Amino acid sequence: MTQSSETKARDGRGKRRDPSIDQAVIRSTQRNLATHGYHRMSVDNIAAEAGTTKATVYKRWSSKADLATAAVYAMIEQEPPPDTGTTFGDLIEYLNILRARVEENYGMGIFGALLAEESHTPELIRLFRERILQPRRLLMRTVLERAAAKGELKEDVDLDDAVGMLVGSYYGDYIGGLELPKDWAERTVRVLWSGIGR
Amino acid sequence: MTQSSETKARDGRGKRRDPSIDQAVIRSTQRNLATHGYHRMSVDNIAAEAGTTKATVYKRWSSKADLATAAVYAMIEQEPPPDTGTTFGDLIEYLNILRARVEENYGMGIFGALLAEESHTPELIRLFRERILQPRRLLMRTVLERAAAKGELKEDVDLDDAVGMLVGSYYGDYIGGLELPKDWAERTVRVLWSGIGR
Amino acid sequence: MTQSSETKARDGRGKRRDPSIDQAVIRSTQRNLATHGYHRMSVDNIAAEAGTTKATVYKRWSSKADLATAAVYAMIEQEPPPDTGTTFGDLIEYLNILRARVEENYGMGIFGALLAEESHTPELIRLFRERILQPRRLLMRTVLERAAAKGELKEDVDLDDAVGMLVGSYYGDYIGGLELPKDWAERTVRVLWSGIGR
Amino acid sequence: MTQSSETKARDGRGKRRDPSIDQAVIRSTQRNLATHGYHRMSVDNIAAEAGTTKATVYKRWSSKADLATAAVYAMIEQEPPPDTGTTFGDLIEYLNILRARVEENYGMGIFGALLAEESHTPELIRLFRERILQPRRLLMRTVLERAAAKGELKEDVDLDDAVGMLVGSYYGDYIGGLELPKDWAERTVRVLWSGIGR
DNA sequence: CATGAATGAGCTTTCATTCAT
DNA sequence: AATGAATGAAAGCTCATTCAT
Repeated sequence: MTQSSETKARDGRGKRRDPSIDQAVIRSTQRNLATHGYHRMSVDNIAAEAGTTKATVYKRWSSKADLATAAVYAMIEQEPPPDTGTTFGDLIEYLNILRARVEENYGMGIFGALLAEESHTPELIRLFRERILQPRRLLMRTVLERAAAKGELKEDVDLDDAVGMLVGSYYGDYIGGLELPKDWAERTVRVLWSGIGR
Repeated sequence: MTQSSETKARDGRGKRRDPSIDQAVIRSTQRNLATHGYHRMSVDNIAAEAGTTKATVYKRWSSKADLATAAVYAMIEQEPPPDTGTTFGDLIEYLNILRARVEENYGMGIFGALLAEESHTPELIRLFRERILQPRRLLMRTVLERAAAKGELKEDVDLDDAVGMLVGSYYGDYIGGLELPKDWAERTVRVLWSGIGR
Repeated sequence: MTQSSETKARDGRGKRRDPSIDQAVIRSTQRNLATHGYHRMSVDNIAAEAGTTKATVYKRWSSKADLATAAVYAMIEQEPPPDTGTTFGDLIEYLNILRARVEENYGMGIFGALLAEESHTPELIRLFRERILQPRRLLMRTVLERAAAKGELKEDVDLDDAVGMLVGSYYGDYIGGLELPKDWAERTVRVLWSGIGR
Repeated sequence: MTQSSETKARDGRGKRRDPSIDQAVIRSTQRNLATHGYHRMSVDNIAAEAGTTKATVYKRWSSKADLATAAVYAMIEQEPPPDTGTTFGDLIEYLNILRARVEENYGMGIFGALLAEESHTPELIRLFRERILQPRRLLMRTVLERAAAKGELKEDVDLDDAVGMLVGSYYGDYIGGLELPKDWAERTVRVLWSGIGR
């Protein structure tokens, strides 16, 4: 798929490919994807922003779609599971991490871009789910599994349901355009933990 | 902003504009917005799909952005609060309605389109939140308020937090690309109601 | 295939399409095809030469290939069979006409362009043969058929073989880059008529 | 014009250039010229096909035009005159050879390419005529001269006229897109030999 | 009012050619 | 000498928007 320097064999002959260009281009692509969307982002702009030219970009990635794919592919999130000592604390910690990750990555602009592009380039959103969203869920699930193993959870709770409510709570609020308070994570975990019914 | 038929069609002088064209164009715009995204949707296609021409569209809406805005504006969701007899039932019912509304409106494609367009035309997503997302939350909140009045809820529960978890649960699962089971709404409500902690 | 004004239905509504543009574009295309070849000819240049813009050209012909096809299609040659009174004279007359036609149509540049493009857009040369080359052969054959009917020809002569030698003689000399003398047609016919063997 | 190995490889100092590359590049160029035309053939493709790189090609030929020129230059046809015992037989034999040469060299694609390129790089077609077409005519003329010396031909026949009809017959049929029968050469020679008039 | 034509700007992609190793 | 990278200049095509009928 991608043919960037990572996959291109080099044996010392010829001019070296400047690896900083790869990075700069990928970053610029991510930013453009998030802030302008796939269609509005132009290879020309990306190249200029990365200090190179269109043709050079095309030398490394075969098409605009390939470039975007590489940009999404490079987004992988690898986070160690939080370990604060208590399940409650871990859940809060990770919700805050999730929130920080989203905010430092141009909000959900990229997701919007990919969603809007789904009918035309479905590969993009598939990759995004695989590289970003699934790992996030998995991490949260890991925390809950540890809690279950320690007997802290109710017997019949489906962990994935619970994960869905925690991360979904964030995405839902984001989509709704809500401003989250400082203690949002804590309040959210508390609600889920104790339930709302009397 | 918009100068569509709503503002113009009121005065009775001169040849009336065909209101069916207005409707057809708006609908086509909504569909194109959802399935192709803002940038990929072309005024030409929309006009053709609505059985008219570009210039006619421009006579009614001053620009592509104006047209899109009108399309989003026309999306308002007005649903009576569910009334199944029990709070539990009402919550499930409304989650299922929410799910149905999303599914029958081209998934969340339109949201993606607007999100991707946020930096360029922020008005669009603002409107969408106001006309679609806020009413959904409000409805869910109404149900919870009734329950609180009947004393069915814990004292210290913040209703908006709870609303966020219920609707967010759906959006989060959608974003994650999950296939939801038939009894998804029921399970979700049950988890929130009782909590997960022992 | 072509969607130029010839095939587009008009019912009086809307702005009239300027028909002179069609003509100017087609002519410019023929000239560019002949002098620069298919690949080197650019829609931009053609449009400019015809006093219009690329987009207008694309409104009338859906692609560069479609435009080239239309240009070739418009080349049809319709010539009445010559009638000088004698078969000998008719043959000479038509060879001279053939020569004139080629010379006034940018030599064989167009044929070269189409031949070079054969692997990529075979339709073009097919059309050229059908609209230009076959009619030429047919006309020459008509002359020979009249001669045969009058009993002027040897019994066993295959008329198509003879046609091939006459028109081929011109094409072959052209390809070879020869400068043809004034009396070329006469000499050619004479050789074919009497043969070379003693 | 060309600075290919023919002019450079003679001095014995320094590291020798690999002559097999020269050959491979020239051959690939000929093939690309014939099948894709001058403009569509890319130096990159040619280099790749020859197992080397663009820059290496540019080291040997100063430009694309220079390369193409060298490729045409290398095309010379050197055929001994046929010798079947009879003039009739020799003519037939050589027509069949001509036909075979054309067919085994990608038809007349290369001629089309050069013709299409005439206005831009006239040198190419000039060379082609000199190296390929003239030798073919000359060979045919040689056969006819022998016949004339043996007194087999009519007194007043211009040999070049006759040559033009024989080779032109082939080119003309090719251009016209005709499928030639097995005995085409024989029939053609017979017509020319005896003439068509009674 | 409604229609169809015209256009200017922009975008993706390709390629001959030059550089640096 | 040979390789691979970098680049500037097109070219095909699309589209929002404006005109003319």
